[in-house]
Amino acid sequence: MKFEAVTIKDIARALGISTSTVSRALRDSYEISPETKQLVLDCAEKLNYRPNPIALSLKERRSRSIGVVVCEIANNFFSQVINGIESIAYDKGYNVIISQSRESYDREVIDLQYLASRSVDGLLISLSTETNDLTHLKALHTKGFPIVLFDRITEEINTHKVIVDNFRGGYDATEHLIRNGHKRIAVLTNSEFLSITHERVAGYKEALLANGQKVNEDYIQHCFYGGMIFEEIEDAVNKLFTQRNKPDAIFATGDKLTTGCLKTLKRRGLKVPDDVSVVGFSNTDIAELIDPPLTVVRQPAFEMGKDATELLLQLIESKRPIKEFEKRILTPELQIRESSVKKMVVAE
Amino acid sequence: MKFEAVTIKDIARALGISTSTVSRALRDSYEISPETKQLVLDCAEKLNYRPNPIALSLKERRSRSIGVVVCEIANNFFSQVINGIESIAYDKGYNVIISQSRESYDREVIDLQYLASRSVDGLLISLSTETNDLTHLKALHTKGFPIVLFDRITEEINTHKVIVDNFRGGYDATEHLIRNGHKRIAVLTNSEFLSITHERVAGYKEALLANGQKVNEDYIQHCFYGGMIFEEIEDAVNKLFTQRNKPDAIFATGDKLTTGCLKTLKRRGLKVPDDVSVVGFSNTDIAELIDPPLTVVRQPAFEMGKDATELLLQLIESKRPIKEFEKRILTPELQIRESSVKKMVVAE
DNA sequence: TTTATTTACGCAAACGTTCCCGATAATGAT
DNA sequence: ATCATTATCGGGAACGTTTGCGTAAATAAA
Repeated sequence: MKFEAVTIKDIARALGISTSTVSRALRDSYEISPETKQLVLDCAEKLNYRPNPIALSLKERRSRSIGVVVCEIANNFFSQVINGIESIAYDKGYNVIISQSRESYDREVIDLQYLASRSVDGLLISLSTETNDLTHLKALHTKGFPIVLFDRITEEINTHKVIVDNFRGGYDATEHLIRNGHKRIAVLTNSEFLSITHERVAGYKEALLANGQKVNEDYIQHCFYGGMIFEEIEDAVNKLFTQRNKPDAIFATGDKLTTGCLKTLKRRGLKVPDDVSVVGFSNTDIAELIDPPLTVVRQPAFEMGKDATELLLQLIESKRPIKEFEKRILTPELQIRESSVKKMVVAE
Repeated sequence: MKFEAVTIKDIARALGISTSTVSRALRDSYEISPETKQLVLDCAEKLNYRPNPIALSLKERRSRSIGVVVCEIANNFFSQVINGIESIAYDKGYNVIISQSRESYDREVIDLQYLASRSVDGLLISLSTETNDLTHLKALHTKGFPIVLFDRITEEINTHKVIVDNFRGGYDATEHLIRNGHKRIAVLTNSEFLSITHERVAGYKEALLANGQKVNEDYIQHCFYGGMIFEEIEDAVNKLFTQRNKPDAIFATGDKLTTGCLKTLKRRGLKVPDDVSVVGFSNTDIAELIDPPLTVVRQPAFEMGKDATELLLQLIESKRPIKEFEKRILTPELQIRESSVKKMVVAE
């Protein structure tokens, strides 16, 4: 099934004039007489003419579209980021093409290549949890391809970046747990390749040390697949609770990690917060509906998407190469609910 | 910032041969000698040649991309549908462009026009809750533009459709509530424009009648904006509970409606299921974590995305116009948890 | 009236590809 | 040695659009 579109030629033929005249008339060029313009406009309207963006892209060597690579969209944080991205892109007439890496390095490479070959004008990317080697990104970047990193970034690439103050998020979450009397705080986190892992865990460690607690490496559990595989989280949580000194609190540094952790605890029959407290990095909008209402570090996801897109479009539309890059650091918010506050402590 | 790509011309120039030879060599044409082919292939590899899909699109008058319009992606059901869509599209080399109507008719019209003008080869759409007038879709459809409707469909357009057995979903949910002793079951649903509203409410009504209960129109609350505005849900729920005969159960027919309903009940201090039971249409993956664990009608969302995409690609790639259309009806699953089962009833 | 300027339009190239149609040279058949 | 056939390649049009350049007619300036 093909579906024939009206072209500028059809208008030209119908009016017995040249295509260049039609083109200029449609673009409201000063070289075209008002009468001809009106004629063309009327005819275009009548034939329901729509400019062919593909032809335009070919001509202008730009597609007016940007690519987005995230691990998955079925994730509150990322879908909110995407909303932010779209809000800006939409206004500026850019199209957004979303790709999911599913936390796989291989898929990320393929996605990137696909997007670049689809002639997107720029790229917004949050790295997959598997990603360690960055040659695929560097290759594009050194060619002058506009890229903005967000959320899971890397310092190996010198470009605009938008992140949240992950250190602070980790610090605040941990300090909050400490203040509520927890002495054995574990952390459930992503692969060690990820910037967010380092930063959040660093905040966690610093909060421990600043409050006179020791860092126990056995309390730090990494999930290589970042929670894409439930069993991985389950194993990690189980490992925490088969130790001699079981944790009295868990700080989960990601959306999937948090929900996966809660599920595992529930299945093990552990009560939150009585047996173990939980604080999670999460942008779920039903934190208050969870049993118990979940204390979360919430990220300004929409804002992050907006900022990243603004920076990217700035990169794309700049005439001369940009050499000075910006790193925007947004502030996360600790939303305290019951999952991190033991009943007795509440009554202090 | 522009970024210069290697073209077929560059290869031709480097090798001192014509572009047609290069093109044919790359396509492994029989007319090209093995030596030349190897030369071209090596050169393409060396220069890191990537075919320009835009040029190809212009030539072949197809973009190898499909458009998807949903109300929003930050919704478990739709993000799962999209995963299904991508799984098929990816395999077949199609690109997926996602647009969000945000339940707005105006945005849906704009999105549609945008996608069509972006030269997508076909369209997958689930109608917005505001959509009543279908001229925008019909216009495209009568032009021969391949469209597949899913989830929120309309009978006004004769094409492939993929839905869930919404009647059955509504029936099963309601019957389950009745079996658990509920006598005053209310339903919180979307706008009356939506097919899913009719079907689910019809199932609800039928279950009532089949079990000797009367349909009370005061128990049927429509949310015009489908839950995009929390206050709307809040109002609807409040309206239910300011009646003389307060409901003892609520059946919410959508994801947002369900969570919004739960939030409102919680804020009103109503206990689920003791004060009121709840069953929701939802694809959330944390139904078990909600307080209380939520009974849901779960839809095979991934499957729906896959099926719809298969049908669309079939439409797109068919040589001759298709006149016989299919309507696939998938089966929803009632997952029973505690939110719909009163404690006493449990002990039966 | 002649020349210079403006107005209003058309021609054709270009963007990167594919592919139809030749064209040349080498091979085979006679 | 002549003709038909094959193998291998190039020229150029086409997809839909924009745009630099050219040019005819109309107007203004001399």
